[in-house]
Amino acid sequence: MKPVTLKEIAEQLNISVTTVSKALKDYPDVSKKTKGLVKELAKTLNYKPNTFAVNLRTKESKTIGLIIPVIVHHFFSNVIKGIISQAEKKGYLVIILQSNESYELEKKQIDLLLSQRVDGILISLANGTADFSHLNQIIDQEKPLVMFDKIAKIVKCSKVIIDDRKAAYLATQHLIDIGCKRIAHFRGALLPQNSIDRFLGYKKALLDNNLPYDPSLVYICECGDMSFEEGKKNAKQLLIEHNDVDGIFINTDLVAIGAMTEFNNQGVKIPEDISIVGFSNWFMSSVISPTLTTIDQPGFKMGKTAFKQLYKEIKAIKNEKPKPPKVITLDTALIERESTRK
Amino acid sequence: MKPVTLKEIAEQLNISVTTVSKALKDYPDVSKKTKGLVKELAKTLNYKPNTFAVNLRTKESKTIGLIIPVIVHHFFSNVIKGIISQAEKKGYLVIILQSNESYELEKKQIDLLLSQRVDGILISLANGTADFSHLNQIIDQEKPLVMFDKIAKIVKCSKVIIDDRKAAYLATQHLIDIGCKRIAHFRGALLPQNSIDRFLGYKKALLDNNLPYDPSLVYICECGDMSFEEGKKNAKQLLIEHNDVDGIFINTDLVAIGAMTEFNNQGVKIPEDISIVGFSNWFMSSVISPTLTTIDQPGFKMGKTAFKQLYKEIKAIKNEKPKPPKVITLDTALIERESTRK
DNA sequence: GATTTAACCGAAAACGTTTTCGATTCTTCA
DNA sequence: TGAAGAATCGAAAACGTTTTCGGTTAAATC
Repeated sequence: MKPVTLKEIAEQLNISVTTVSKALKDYPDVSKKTKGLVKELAKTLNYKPNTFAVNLRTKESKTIGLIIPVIVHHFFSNVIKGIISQAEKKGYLVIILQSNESYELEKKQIDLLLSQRVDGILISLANGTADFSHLNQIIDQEKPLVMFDKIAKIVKCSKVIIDDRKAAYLATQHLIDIGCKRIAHFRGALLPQNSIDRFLGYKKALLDNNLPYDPSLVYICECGDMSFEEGKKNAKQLLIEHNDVDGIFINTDLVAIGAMTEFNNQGVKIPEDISIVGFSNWFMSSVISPTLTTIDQPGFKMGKTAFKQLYKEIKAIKNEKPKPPKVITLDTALIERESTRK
Repeated sequence: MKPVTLKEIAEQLNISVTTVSKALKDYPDVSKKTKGLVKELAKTLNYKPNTFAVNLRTKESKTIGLIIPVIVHHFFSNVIKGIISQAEKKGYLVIILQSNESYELEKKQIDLLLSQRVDGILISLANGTADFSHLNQIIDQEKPLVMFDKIAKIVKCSKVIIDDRKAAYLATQHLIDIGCKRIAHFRGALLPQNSIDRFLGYKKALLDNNLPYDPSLVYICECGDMSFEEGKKNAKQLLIEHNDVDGIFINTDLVAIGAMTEFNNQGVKIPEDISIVGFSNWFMSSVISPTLTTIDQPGFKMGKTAFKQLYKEIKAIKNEKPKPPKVITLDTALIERESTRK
């Protein structure tokens, strides 16, 4: 059961491989008649071009790489869905790798993708990534690179993000608007830009409203696989250390849900005793009790947009007209639910 | 910035391409000295073998294809995670496609993967798949194929599943054990084997316990993107048509959660008025209120196992010792939670 | 010193495709 | 009728690697 090649079609029709190739690709210098014959035979023999050979010849694989910190994650799996849906439209395949929030793995995986010679790379950084030489390596090879969500400002490539700072400001302002006076923040890991920005948005909202910023009210969580547990842990800690807190802005919904679970267990009423705003709008947030106020983060759209940008850059480089990096900011919105409904 | 090739290394060292290639792959007929020189230069030049050429020569791509009905789905994203974690260990990359529960798309995607010449294919069938010629096409080409979760019994390939019938029996028996007398079932779509098996398990449990089987108590949902809504809709319908039902076994957690939401809205108490058992053990089920009794379905393990099996078959075919198909059944367990705690 | 053996290296073919460029045939028109 | 032009085709090189097999040199053996 050897796969059919151009050669076999050529031999059966007593013409050259060249002509067969050209006929199948509708070159103008092949007669209608031969084109017909070739295409017919190709169909009956179920000819499929050998991608390996095509890739070698054309130097492109119509494949892109995607590195993502975690897969089992409402936001990220929506991003994946957005990416592959868009990629499919353009005839691209997507190789997915999970960095597990590890810088070392991320580095290895980029090496892997580069040696695999994908046409471009999409990445959302691991929490642990502080050094960016592995990313610059991609750019040095003139391979398109687009970062999304968890980005590094310093790297010179296109980015698709939301305005985390503004969104966090909005979330915090909402807590203030409903009357919270002492607002805590469960922030993400220290390095990622988005958790920094969300923290800054929180802080700025406090100060703009003449509320004191108290660093001891800021709790850190890594937001890895253990997000839920971290939320519980931080909530427990908060109740011990600061029983006067009446609102919390939490870096991500899963952590918020962990915290809510702990509060429920301890009989702390939401939103009466403590109001909570999460981040990301996980589906779960709309079905738990009380439902969780949160910031909508458009994962599917972000994936789509990121691929579109990558695609443009792939085309641009192919035509030897590389484009300057572009930063695309998507809209977000506050979703008000029961956890802040006093 | 052309990528480095064997030829360039060869020229710089004044040796042949052959020797360079062999040196890098530690052939015994290359002297230690030249091996040293070659490897060193390869490293300083940052040589990466051109995968396109290697693939063409070796006829394998170290890449597998994965077709899955939906990505944004707790169970399936766990499967994906399992697959790529295991694939990475063996040096394989995974191309992921989403069939969107569409037979047509599934067919196209298989064509795509075959023409991409992946080394093997993993698939969980779409709800709409009733014809299997596209799957047999894979087998005819002697490409390893492993199905998981949503399988077709008739196709002669390896499968990784759980014992859906037994698990459903267990779930239903549990409802009976806690005293339910009139138990409804929200089943999945008509075609997929697993929803058939779960239905059969439900039915058998009823009959074994001398409870009448009433077809009007079986509601269908497609379990696609709208699972949650379908759960709500079916719950609403059930309340209208059968207000004597005191237990429901529901095909999947997301549908169950939709139903619970509807019951909550209508003031129907769970588990007092109606006890509910779901299926799959989505994370969500442990944080909603009341927490949902369900069947644990080991997605991560299923992914790992499916890849392992595929890998074995890839190796076997390579050594021209193809193995007969194997059906692997993974364990499940009933997770008792509040939705059945009377 | 001659012969065998081992150690080391390289030429060349092959994988299947794409594309350039030259060759051939067929039209067309003066 | 002859030449120019159009239409059609194919030879060959190229992409970068792997592997077979034969060749050369050096070491070992008698």
